[in-house]
Amino acid sequence: MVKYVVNNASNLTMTADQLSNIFSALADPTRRAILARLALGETSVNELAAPFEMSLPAVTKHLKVLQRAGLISQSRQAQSRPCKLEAKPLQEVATFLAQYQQFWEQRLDQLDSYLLSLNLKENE
Amino acid sequence: MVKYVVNNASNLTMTADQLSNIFSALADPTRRAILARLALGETSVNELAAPFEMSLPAVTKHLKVLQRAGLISQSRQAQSRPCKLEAKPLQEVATFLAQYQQFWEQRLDQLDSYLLSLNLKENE
DNA sequence: AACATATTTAACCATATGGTTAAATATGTT
DNA sequence: AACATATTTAACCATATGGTTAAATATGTT
Repeated sequence: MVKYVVNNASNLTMTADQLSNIFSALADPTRRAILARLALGETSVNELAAPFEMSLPAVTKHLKVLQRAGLISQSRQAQSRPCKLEAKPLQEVATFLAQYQQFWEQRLDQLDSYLLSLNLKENE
Repeated sequence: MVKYVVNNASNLTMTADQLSNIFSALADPTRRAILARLALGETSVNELAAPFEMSLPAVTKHLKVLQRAGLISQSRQAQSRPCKLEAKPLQEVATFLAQYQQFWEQRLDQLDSYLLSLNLKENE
């Protein structure tokens, strides 16, 4: 009987694998909105927080989650800590998706040929 | 001051938006392993559970999460409830990623031209 | 009907997550 | 030095998540 080793972290405070961190980070709408803002360009925590009806510490926590996933980085500019979107984790998601791309493209193809067959019948 | 409405669910038991459900479902390595197995074809809960060192009810719960995200569907075949991978949510992830694809492709391009410039210098 | 097989549900538990307010820290300005 | 601005940390809280074991349910076989 084969057992998959699903997570190789050996210590008890299990550090989730990177892909899990990335997907967890993306699983929150506030964080996705923050990323969408950052796609427009680097900006401060205050400006990132402004649109949301939550406290600044809550936003800081979201940024920590995004940082743990490698999705953003922060620098220093006077008192401000501007945040920047980082591309690499998104590429990892793309790589993950690629495993399945064939699968769902195939299914689309099946749909295509089904629609095509309907079409052919119509024109008979 | 603009406030984003990040989640439009009005009742207190907030039903997270679909994209959040999908990313949450993908954020667990056991569930990603289950999806990987299902990419090979439909199979029973027992067979899905076999490789993991956890109880069957734990696997059932993971399947529930995958189902809530629309990533799998279950049918009935005698006592068995075979699971099948569903493509649509993965397409939604792809759509989400597409928003950023330009961003990270651009960054790769920048790396490319940097490497190219190094190359040119080398050949001077 | 009784038993077997496949799966789910219920009740429970420990830890993670996403929020809060109050206080602390880092940097810049007067 | 004192104050202002930007952000983070600490302590706390309610709910979600991912696991457990025991019992229930659905279907098939004898």
